[in-house]
Amino acid sequence: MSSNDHLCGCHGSMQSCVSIVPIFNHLQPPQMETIMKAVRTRTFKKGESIYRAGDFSDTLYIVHKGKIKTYRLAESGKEYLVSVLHPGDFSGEYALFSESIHESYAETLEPSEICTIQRKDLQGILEKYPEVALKILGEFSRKLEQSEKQTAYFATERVESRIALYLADLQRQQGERLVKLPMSRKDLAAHLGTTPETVSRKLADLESGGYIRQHSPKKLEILDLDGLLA
Amino acid sequence: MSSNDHLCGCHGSMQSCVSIVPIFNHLQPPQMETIMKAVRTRTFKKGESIYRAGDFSDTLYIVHKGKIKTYRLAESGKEYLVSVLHPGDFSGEYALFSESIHESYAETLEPSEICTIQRKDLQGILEKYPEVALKILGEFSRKLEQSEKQTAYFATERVESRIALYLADLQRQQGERLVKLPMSRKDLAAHLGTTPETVSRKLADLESGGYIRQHSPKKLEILDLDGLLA
DNA sequence: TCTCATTCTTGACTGCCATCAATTTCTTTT
DNA sequence: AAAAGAAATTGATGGCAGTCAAGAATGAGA
Repeated sequence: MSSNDHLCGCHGSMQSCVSIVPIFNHLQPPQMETIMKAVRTRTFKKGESIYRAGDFSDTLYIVHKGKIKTYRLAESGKEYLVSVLHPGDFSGEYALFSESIHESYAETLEPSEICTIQRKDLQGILEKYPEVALKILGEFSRKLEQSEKQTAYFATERVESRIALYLADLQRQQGERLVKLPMSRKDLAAHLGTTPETVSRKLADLESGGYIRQHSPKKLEILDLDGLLA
Repeated sequence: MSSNDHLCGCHGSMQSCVSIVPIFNHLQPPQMETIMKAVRTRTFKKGESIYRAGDFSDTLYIVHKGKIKTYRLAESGKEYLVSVLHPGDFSGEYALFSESIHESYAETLEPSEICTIQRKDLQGILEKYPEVALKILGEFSRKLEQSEKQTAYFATERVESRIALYLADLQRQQGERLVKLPMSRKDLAAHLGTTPETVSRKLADLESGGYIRQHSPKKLEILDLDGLLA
């Protein structure tokens, strides 16, 4: 644990995480102030671990700067990459209301700043500001829908379709023909339930089919979105 | 829609759904009374549709009696069975806080009674009783964890392991060596992302390996739980 | 800019599981 | 209880994708 803990004294020039998170950013400034008091900021180097499976879980983690990935490990050692979190995204949610042991791992993909709120502080916040609970409910239901859809893809689509659907989703998020993959082939494979080799091959197939163009391993151009999803 | 709508006047001999649902059953009787006023009960025959993908979604469905399945259909027509809901379980949650169009289907597996609450009524309840929101948050985080775990199984485990894990889970839920499968081979296959044929074969393999015993298609005996999960 | 480690791609082969088809077993109906 | 229909099993075959291995491309760091 070489990370750097300190109270967040960033009420001045520095922008607090609180104001960029969907679950808090609708609040009035004075309310935000209250929440900021419960927030601590930690900085991490690239590739550092934030939490691991088996760790006691009583903290909500909000990404302020950087990029973190959460993943699970099967007994076989095979990895499933759950998500890549960008600034404003949060994790650690489950344990806040029920279980208290992490089943997944979280580590930074880049140097990052993470804001944390302790469970007991969050519970106080929820009691004081019930509208935050409603925001979190909305966020949870979105994640649940997303997770269910992802599972459905695994159950019903073959690898090439899962890749195509992933690319289409990325395109939708980023809004440009030229999309930037936020992770390596290995991580992408771990997210889509396949192998780096197969990802390579299927991307090559999509390219020779005229659906995409690979400018570099992480820069892809979507040429035919409809064809991709057909 | 041949189902039978009526207001739930069941304050007497008949037990209301409200008192059996985890998200409400912690409330005091007078508060429950308030909620019951917003509840309607509908009865369905076996195999009847409750909602379909594309339907407008503004209702929470709580199973009172019977058994219902929720599923998604891929464009190919391939089905992913999301869940089988038993009395006390609920569905339709997503739309209550964000989206408003169903992406999945729900239909009864047996003659069933379903209690419904309209979105606007539920929102009133959440404002009046914030502790209900916290209950739902807990329920959501449990479902989210479960869904994530399920996805991880798809990504990292082969079919035989997924079946074994499913059986182990069933065993844990039912608490007896003799477990009752709540669905057909076809539905089980649709839940585990495989085919009825493969389910048959793998169950036969598990049986000849001495891990389980098949008394009838839906009655299985777990002989070696640890071996199953190894 | 050059170098080196890492990541990515391509090839050959294998195996798991889907598909199609034919019985057999179970369940439901009359 | 018998018969019809539905569900489950078993067999044969093929294809998708995983594994192992070698070579090419990328990009991070000096």
